[in-house]
Amino acid sequence: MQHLSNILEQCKEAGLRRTKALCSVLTTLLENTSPMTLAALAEHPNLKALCDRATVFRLLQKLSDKGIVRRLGLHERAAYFTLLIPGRHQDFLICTDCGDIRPITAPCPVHQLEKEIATSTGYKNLYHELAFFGTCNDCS
Amino acid sequence: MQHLSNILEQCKEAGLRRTKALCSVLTTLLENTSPMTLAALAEHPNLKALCDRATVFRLLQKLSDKGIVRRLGLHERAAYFTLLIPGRHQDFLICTDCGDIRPITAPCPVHQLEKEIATSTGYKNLYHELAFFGTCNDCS
DNA sequence: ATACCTGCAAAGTCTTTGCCTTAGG
DNA sequence: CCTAAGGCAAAGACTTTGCAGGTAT
Repeated sequence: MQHLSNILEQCKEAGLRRTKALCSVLTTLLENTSPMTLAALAEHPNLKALCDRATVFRLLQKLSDKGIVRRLGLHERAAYFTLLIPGRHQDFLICTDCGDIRPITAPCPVHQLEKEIATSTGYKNLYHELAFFGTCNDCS
Repeated sequence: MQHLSNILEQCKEAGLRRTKALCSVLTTLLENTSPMTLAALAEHPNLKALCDRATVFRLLQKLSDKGIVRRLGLHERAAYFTLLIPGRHQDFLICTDCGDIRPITAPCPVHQLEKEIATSTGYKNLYHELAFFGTCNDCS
């Protein structure tokens, strides 16, 4: 968990208090390389007995506002959340049948385009969300 | 409306009956180059008085199953729908403040990667969803 | 004629908020 | 102390479904 203290530091700078719930949310997100839903987080053994789902929700909201986690759409009804860590994969391969989500290890080819869009459109704080969908081997 | 008859033909082959609601849903999607939510479709003048939201919902469901429209996540709570027309843009630039969605005209740089993923993972029927997020000029 | 389509209304799923209590700094 | 955080419960937002009656083929 080399990163936890760094992230807690970020949180502190962002004005968040160091509560048990915050620490547990962060460690749980850190343990899971795939993004998690609010429900998955709230029901995780780390958090289940520790705090209410509303608390997790409000934490995720603040963490998103501060740029510490990112909220993803990923084509499902529920939102997914993942830590914004430099070097962590941001693109995903998703099975349209079983819903399995796995990060993609290949280098992402859209950063160049992202820069071009930033300059040509004037949009600020650009980032992207890229997901591939298909039927995985188990499902086909 | 050069495409409408083609799409209706596709629908016929897929076993859908040619109802007023179906025709209006298709023409409305054809008129809008940006994806639309279920709510936006159901409340569009073309459809508002013509049929119920549940009907639009069920049509979109069938059309998605048949591969005639695609359901998109796009980071919002509501799902977005767009016609699957060869040559139509599939990537988007979205303002995180006002929610404006615009198709991107630049050639998409991920098709090559998509093929590589298909061969290296064995996933079938691969497609992707790519969206850029940022703050548009009006909002910044 | 018959299988599919529709409207209406109700139920489901996931998110969001209000209010009052608890606790971090 | 003072203000942010948390628990509980209720309200919202959007989607999905059951059923009875209508309609395309």
